[in-house]
Order: sequence, then structure tokens, then C-alpha cells
Amino acid sequence: MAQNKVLLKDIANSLGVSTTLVSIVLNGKAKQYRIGEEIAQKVIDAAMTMNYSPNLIARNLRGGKTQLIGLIVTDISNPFYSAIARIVENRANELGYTVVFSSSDEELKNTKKLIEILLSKGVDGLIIVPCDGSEEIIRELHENNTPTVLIDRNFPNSDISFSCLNNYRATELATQHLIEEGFENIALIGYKTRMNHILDRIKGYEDSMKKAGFEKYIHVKKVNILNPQAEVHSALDTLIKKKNADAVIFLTNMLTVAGLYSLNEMNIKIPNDIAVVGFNRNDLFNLFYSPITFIKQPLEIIATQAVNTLIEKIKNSELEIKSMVFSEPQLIIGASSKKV
Amino acid sequence: MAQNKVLLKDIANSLGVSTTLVSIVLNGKAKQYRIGEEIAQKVIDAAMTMNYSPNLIARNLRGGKTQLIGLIVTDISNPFYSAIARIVENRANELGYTVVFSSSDEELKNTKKLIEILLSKGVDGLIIVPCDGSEEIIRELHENNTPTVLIDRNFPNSDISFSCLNNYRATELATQHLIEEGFENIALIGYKTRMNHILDRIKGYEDSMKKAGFEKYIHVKKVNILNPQAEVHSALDTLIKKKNADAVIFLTNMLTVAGLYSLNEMNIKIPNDIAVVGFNRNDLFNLFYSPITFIKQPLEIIATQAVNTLIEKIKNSELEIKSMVFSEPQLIIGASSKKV
DNA sequence: TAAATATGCTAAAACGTTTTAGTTAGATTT
DNA sequence: AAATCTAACTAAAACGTTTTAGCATATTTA
Repeated sequence: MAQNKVLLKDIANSLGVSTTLVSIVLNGKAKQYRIGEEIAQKVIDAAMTMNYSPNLIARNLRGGKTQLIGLIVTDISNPFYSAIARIVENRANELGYTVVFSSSDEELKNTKKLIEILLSKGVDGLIIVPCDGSEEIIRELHENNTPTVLIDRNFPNSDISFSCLNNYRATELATQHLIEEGFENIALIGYKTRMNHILDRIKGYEDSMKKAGFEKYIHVKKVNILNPQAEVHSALDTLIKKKNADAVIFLTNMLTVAGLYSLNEMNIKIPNDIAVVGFNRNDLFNLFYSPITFIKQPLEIIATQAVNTLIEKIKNSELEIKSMVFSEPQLIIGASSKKV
Repeated sequence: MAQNKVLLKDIANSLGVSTTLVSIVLNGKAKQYRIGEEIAQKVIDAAMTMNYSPNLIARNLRGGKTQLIGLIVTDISNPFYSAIARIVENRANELGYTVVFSSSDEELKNTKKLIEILLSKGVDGLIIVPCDGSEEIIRELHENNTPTVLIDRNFPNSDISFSCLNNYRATELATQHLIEEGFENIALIGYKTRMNHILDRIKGYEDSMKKAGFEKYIHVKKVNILNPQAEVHSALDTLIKKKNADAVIFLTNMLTVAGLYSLNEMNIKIPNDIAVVGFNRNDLFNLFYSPITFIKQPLEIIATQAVNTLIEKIKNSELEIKSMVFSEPQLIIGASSKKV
């Protein structure tokens, strides 16, 4: 890049002072270092007119910060995560940071590699959607004092900050709604995982079913998180034909979409043959022949909170900031969960 | 970050050689610098056992490269652009690069600011979805020898490399298909913009209409690119009620989704009342009551190509690489464009 | 046999910052 | 009058690499 970058040295030479002085002034430490007011002002003016912008690589090498934060999601092309990415981007920009992103595909080894790469690029901190099995490597990060915040998913009994949904409440809302509508044999489709967000969602459902005296109708199907389509199909087949389910709750947006595909293919009508509650808004839901009832996450709040916490951690690395936020879900009611 | 990193110096000390030698060997330049084979092997072994990984920041400071590329799209939360982002990410990672992203919201001033920020972060090059009016600032970039590749959209009569769809061919395919199906009064909804991709799409449609002798049915409606919903609604209203359109082609995914919302709201049936051809796959299209015919872009090819070109430019900055690729669209035929 | 060349390695500079440890000149205190 | 302090500044080190220039020693060539 023939950018002809203006360096501290150039400003210093043009004013006949040292680069030290220029650096100090431009870092706003003039008072602290007792730099004269006139010369400080001259430096500021010169930097402005010469259009100086610091070389962040050099600054970072010296031990400073890059104003870069890393975002690891499972898949940036998943609309749910790209929506989060956008909010993270906006908030980070507001605070003077830039976002580097990458996708783990729910694989531990990818997560590991991405963390390494992002750290080697010098990111000041990380926002991570952790995948199954990643607790240990993320704890290591945290113990190494790398500012880290989890988003969307959390680890229970851990000191790592997170910003996610009140997952238990989400399925509690959905299940109670279906029960109120008169459904009884309510099934659930989630992922095969040890991750807490899914376990909490399952628990919210199970507890609500028990509370209503529907223990015998508790059916939890768990599918592989990678490429769920086929397993969702057979799960629905079993639930409908063998278990006589009259409603089904899908635990993520991907599962909901996969489920709708399968139900369409099987020619099962919603809500006549089976009622449906989905997760996270999707353009599809409103335009489906039967608008889908879904659990809405306050994404704006969740993502903004994650960035705020991360940057607070970055700026106060000596403090032990621990921020654990569960945000409240909302149930958006469509036609897919109405008794006919 | 108390990472306790292993440095070149540590390896050098442990073997009693210079850091120079270690650096040379680990960069695979042992032959070129005539380093003895035994010592070279020892260095490699030591690096392995000591788990050395280079500090990229230092390397970059010295070499002026960050292995970071900037991606500016209009909105990362738009599924079309997040799909591109994912492919860019994958290809960049394969080539040893990491992606920094940001969203311009179709605003020139944002694009300008983002370019500045990304350059100040030291990105080695930029992949940009240019917005209306951005030609000049991007040409400046190019003239400053900043490796730059446009994606999705291009500037005609310009030396700036790009990778995008054969837009003319896309609407030609769509229009010809509708004509073959027996539609005549085929309308088009696009954006109010001077950007070439939209102009080409309009031209592909107009030429096809003329060729079929349907000049009199050419109706092009242009809506505001920011928040198109309301204008799409009134455009459709006019086209159907005043112009008696029997088919409509939407020029982007956002327009298609907005159009389907409006048609649903207006209780217009597809394809009975009006046939529809959309742009870019969307989960919604297959699950709509009438599966939507759409123009499919070879996203994998387009995005991979953009990254390849960019990195070629970065690596051979002395060469004047100019790569202009139009990829071929495909028409995926659903029920929404069938004559009933 | 002297000069040229090849071999195998290293010292030091360079990248652009930030920070540490001074220095100088003048003002104040003892 | 000597010692101390303060204000305003700077030289140099440091961050961890890569690269340039160069130094011995050994080998080949003239």
C-alpha cells in the first residue's frame, strides 16, 4: 500500500520536537507529562492537518491494544447469528472497536483454532458462542486473563461472563401457552448436546408439563446439531404416528425451519394435524400458510450487553468483572398454535 | 494476557544459535540461506516440542502485512450478505487470512468511514459491496494501490476488479421463462439507484420484453433501497390494479420478501392473480404456499473468486492484476411462475 | 600459491509505536 | 550560596519479528 502514511516522526520533525512528545500529546497524556499547552495544541493541529492515524500494529506490538474484538459464532450465515453479528458490530463501532468474525461450525477443534488465530491477530477480547465441549479451553482463556464473554449460551457454575436468554422461561412460556390452548400431548425437538441453553429449554418444558399433570406426554427428541434435517424428519414421523403428539416445540430457529420442511413434505397440516411453536423470528414464519407462533429473544439487548461487558473487561483488566445476564423471552403468537 | 509465549529467542537460546537462523529455518528459507541440514532439523524439532507459534503482530510490523482482509457489505444481517460472508470467511481462512467485517447500510458516508477504519486496522486488502456514489472513493483506494475487489456489484468502464453475477443474463432468463409460460404483462420491481447491477437487470428484462414484442407491457418500478416495504406495497398495488400485470420479477432477495409480504397482505394469490419470480434463494421460497421461482446466483463461485483475486493482488502488489468476472445465473423453477 | 568463490552462520537494523529514565534550565527552599 | 524542586522536554529501550550486510572458514579456480 503506497499509503504514504504519516508517522509520529513526521509530525515531530515538522514541529522540531521529539516523537515522544507527539505520542504523549496524541494519547491525551499531555497534562500528566507536563507538556506545555501551546506546543500540545500545535501537535494536535499538525496531526489533524497532516491527517495522522496511528499504526495500530506498532501500537499493539508495544503492548497496547488493537481495538479489535473477535466474534466466534457457530455459523455467520445462520440468520440468527448474523443478526447478532450486526448488533455486535454496531455497538462495537459505537465504542471505537472493530469486529473480526469467524464460524466454528459447532466443532471444538475449530473453536480452539479460531481462538488461537484471533489472539494471534491481537484481538483485545472475544465474544464466543461456545460449542459443546469448549468449556475447558474457554476457562483457560479466562484464566489467562483474556477478556471473554459468552453469548447465546452459558456454562453453569462458571466464572465466565455471559449474556443470554432466560432459556428456562422461554419454553415455560411456550409450553404453558400450548396447554392453555388445550393441547396435551406436547412434544419437543432439541439437540443432542450437553450445552446448558438446550438443557434449560428442555427443563422449562418438562417442568411445565409436570406442573400440568402431563408427565406421560413428555416426549423429548434430540437430533444431531450438524445437519439436523434427516433426524428431524424421522423424529416428527415418530412423534406424530407413534406418540400421537398434538403439538411440537422446536428449540432453535434451524430446527423450526427443518421441522416445517419435513411437515410440508409429509403433508401434515399446521395446526390441524399438529400445532407448532418455533424459536427466533424468521421471515418465513409470517408468510407460512399458518403464521408460526415463536419465542422471541431480545437480541438487541443480549448482543449489546455482551459487547458492553467485554469492553468493560478490556478497559479494566485489573478488575474481576463478572457479568451474568439472562434476558427475558417473549412469545409471539401466530396461528400455528391455535386449537382448531 | 499471561500467555507465556515461546519466542524465537527462546528456541535460539535453547540451541545456542541466533534468532536469525531460527527465523530463516522456520520460514522455510533454510536452503536459500544455506543453513546446514542438521541444525535446520534441530530448529524445526525444537519449535515443535516447544510449541512455538509466531507473533503475527511483530511479523506484520516488520513486513507491513496483517493477513487481515476487510469485508464491507451493506448489511451483515441480510441473509444474502451473510451467506457471502461465510464463503469469504472460509476461503480466506484456507489461504491463511482472517476477515474483519462491517456494514455500510448503503450509505456513502459509512462506506467512507469504514474504509478508513479498516485501513487503520492494517487490513491487507478490501472486498467491498459498493453503494451508490462510492465509485470515486473506491477509485482513490485503487489508485493508492490498496488491493480492492468489488463483489456483487461492479462499476462499468473502471479498472477495479470485481466478481459478480451476469445480471443481464439473470433477468433475461427470468423474463424469457415467464414469456414461455405464457405471461405477457410482466412487470419489474427494482431499486432507485445508479448502480450497475440493478441497471443491468433492468436492461435484461427490457430487452427480453422488446424481443418478444411486449414493449407496451414494460413496467419498471423503482423503490427506495432503504426500507423498501412501503414503496413495494404501493408499486404492487399500482401494477396489479392499474397496469393489469400478470407477472412480476423482483430484483433482489429483500424486494422479493417485501413483495411476498405485500401480496399476502393484499390477499393476492400466486400464481393465480399474479406470477412471481424472485432473486436469490431463501428458506421462505420453498415453504411458501406456492414455491417461488427464483434466480439463483452461484454464490460459492462469486465469493471464492473475489477472495482469490484479492489475495493474488495482495501477494503481487507490483503486478497490475485486473480480474472482471461475471458468473452465470440459474433459474430455479417453482410453482409461482406457472400459468394456471 | 594467491585470488576468488562457496558455505554456514550472526550482529544489527528495521518496522512505528509507547514508556522509562533521564536531562536541562529555571524557580524555590534551606 | 548550595541544595532541592519543578516544568518541559528528549534519548533510548522495548515489543518480536525479518532482512541486510557481513564475517569466518573451507574450497575451488587461475
